[in-house]
Amino acid sequence: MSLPPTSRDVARIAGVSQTTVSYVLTGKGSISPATREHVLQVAESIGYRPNLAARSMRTRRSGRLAAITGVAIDNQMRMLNGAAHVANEAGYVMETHSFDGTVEDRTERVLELTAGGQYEGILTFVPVLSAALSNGPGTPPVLAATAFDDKMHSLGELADASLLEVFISALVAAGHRRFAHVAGPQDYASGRARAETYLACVERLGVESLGVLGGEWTAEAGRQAVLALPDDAPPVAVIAGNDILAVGVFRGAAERGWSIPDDLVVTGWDNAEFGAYTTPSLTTVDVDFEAAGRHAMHLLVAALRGEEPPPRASALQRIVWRESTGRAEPPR
Amino acid sequence: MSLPPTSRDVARIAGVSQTTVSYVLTGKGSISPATREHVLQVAESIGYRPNLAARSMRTRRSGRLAAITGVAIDNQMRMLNGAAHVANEAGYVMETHSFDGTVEDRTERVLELTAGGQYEGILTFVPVLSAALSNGPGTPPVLAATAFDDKMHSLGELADASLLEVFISALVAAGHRRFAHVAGPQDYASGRARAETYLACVERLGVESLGVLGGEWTAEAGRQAVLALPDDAPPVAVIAGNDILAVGVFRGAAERGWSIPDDLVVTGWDNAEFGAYTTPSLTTVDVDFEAAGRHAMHLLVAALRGEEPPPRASALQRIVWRESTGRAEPPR
DNA sequence: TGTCACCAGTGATACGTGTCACTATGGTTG
DNA sequence: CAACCATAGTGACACGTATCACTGGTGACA
Repeated sequence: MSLPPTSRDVARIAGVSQTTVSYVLTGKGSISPATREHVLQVAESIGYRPNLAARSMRTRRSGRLAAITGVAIDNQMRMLNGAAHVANEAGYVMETHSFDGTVEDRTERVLELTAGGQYEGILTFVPVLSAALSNGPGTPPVLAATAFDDKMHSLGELADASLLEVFISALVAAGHRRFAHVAGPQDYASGRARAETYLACVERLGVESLGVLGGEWTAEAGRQAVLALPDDAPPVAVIAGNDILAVGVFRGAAERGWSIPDDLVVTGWDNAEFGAYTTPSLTTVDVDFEAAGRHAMHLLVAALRGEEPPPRASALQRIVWRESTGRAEPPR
Repeated sequence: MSLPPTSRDVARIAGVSQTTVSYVLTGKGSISPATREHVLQVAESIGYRPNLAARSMRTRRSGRLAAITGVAIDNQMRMLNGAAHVANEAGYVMETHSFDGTVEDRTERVLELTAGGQYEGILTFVPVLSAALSNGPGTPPVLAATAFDDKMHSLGELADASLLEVFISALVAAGHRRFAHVAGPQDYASGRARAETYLACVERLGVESLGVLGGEWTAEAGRQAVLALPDDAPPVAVIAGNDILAVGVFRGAAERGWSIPDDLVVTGWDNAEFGAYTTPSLTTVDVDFEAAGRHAMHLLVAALRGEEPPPRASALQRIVWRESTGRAEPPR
């Protein structure tokens, strides 16, 4: 097992200097087409690939961006894909680091990443302390792509719960007077925003609320929430924090013999694939996670280039009316 | 904006040589406790962190492993987390690269990764051509955590479709005589293995088969498969390639007025969370993706250390009988 | 013909680290 | 006292690349 070929090997075989090889590969110097072609051919023939560590050391540019994510959340994959796409377009390689543990643990690991000198920018999709965002001398910028606390930097598109008002308004217009919210965890910005919007909205419209139930992003929490409703709850409109909670609501309703949408109407959030195929199909909010990921990475790239940040992407969210809300339609 | 401190800066301030700083940090030379303490304190005070690119260039060891993944597949996040955990335990940092495009594209990018000299090992969860696995001189090992073609290296736990025989046998024992398979894409090892096992099994048991339908991991494909069945198909047992296909089958059945499990019995695969909460709930195969990810990374780490690969993890898969198969139970 | 500009390519150097070979010092042993 | 050894630390160098400063050659133009 020999060592991988270097640019010097290419130079020696091609009969030119290592400098020439470097200029050919970076396309920077002035090199004649004939020489360029020849060098490229030699490089190809011996399977030469630049050593990126050496290149990075020399240029102080790694061409690499880091994306920080946490435990398994399906939607994050889509965001990551969107972000990776933009990064590639901008000439960067994006790598994903999955950090578990407490906020402090994650913050420490992000700091290690910034100081390691391997990344030109870092985008985090999970909460970190603001200490990780205040960049020291010579450290790469760290951008948080999710809102999580008032004290922390945020973008916030994904936590926007304004469409929940549209749900409730449309259902009220369709005659519904009694509501319940099956919420996600309140330490998630999105879960908290939806619960707060729900409470403000039922208050403002003066309709009855059976309270905020749930508290986890699980189907079982949705099921339990329905099982906990009083027997005379129907007809009631159940606003679920996301689609997996909603499918639990479906199950709970079936167990109690309640029909959807006659006894219960149900809304979800996220537009998970299965929601379009349940019976009844699930009214929900389509969230363009990929676009959100793209937008976040656009912000990071703009920051790296010192450009003006692109305008906030609009219409990341869109209501999809389906059978679980009966004939309730959006106001026209 | 000044440059980040180097080991020379630490040495200068501490009044020692750069060599001494290096020995302190790597713990290799013979350094007196007093000097060691002093150097560490200086390094801490000026916020020194080793430049990993330079270290990697010198040692030819990066301490980094790459995991290759594709588009959004929920289960991959779990596998990645399992793999990352094992990598960290073994003293490595695992980074995830998400590669889209054709198999050729992915293969090319994997080759770039191997040749870049930044990774000591690569684990891919998506199909690549065997060209990426045959490592050249000095390139890191590439391990495919999924079987996809006879010509390619494979692990294959996840592609194990033997439990599909249990499904069919149990359903035959319960009186079913007519079957259909709604398959996943055949360039996925798991999709192909399930289709092949299905065909072999109906052949062996001498039961009627309405064929292999589907071809994508989407709910719509499942729905279309049911819509394509002949009117006199029921009673029929539908073996779906995974849970999202199965939920499409549910929908298709509802649209045709077929009842589950009376007219159709349905099985899925993967034990997605929603499957336990649909009505009827979905019989499926629980797959321990996290354990699969751990096992795959164990294999890579063992290969890197030149150790014997660990024994194949057992019981990664387990059938979960639910309502969609009626009273069909496993043979005792 | 002399001068200037430009092209194609080269030599040398620096990036920050780890490690080999070496030195100075002090202590132990015969 | 001489010989030897372990300890603590240093100087020099190499890893592979990009880039600055430079050279020799060629053609254009006055």
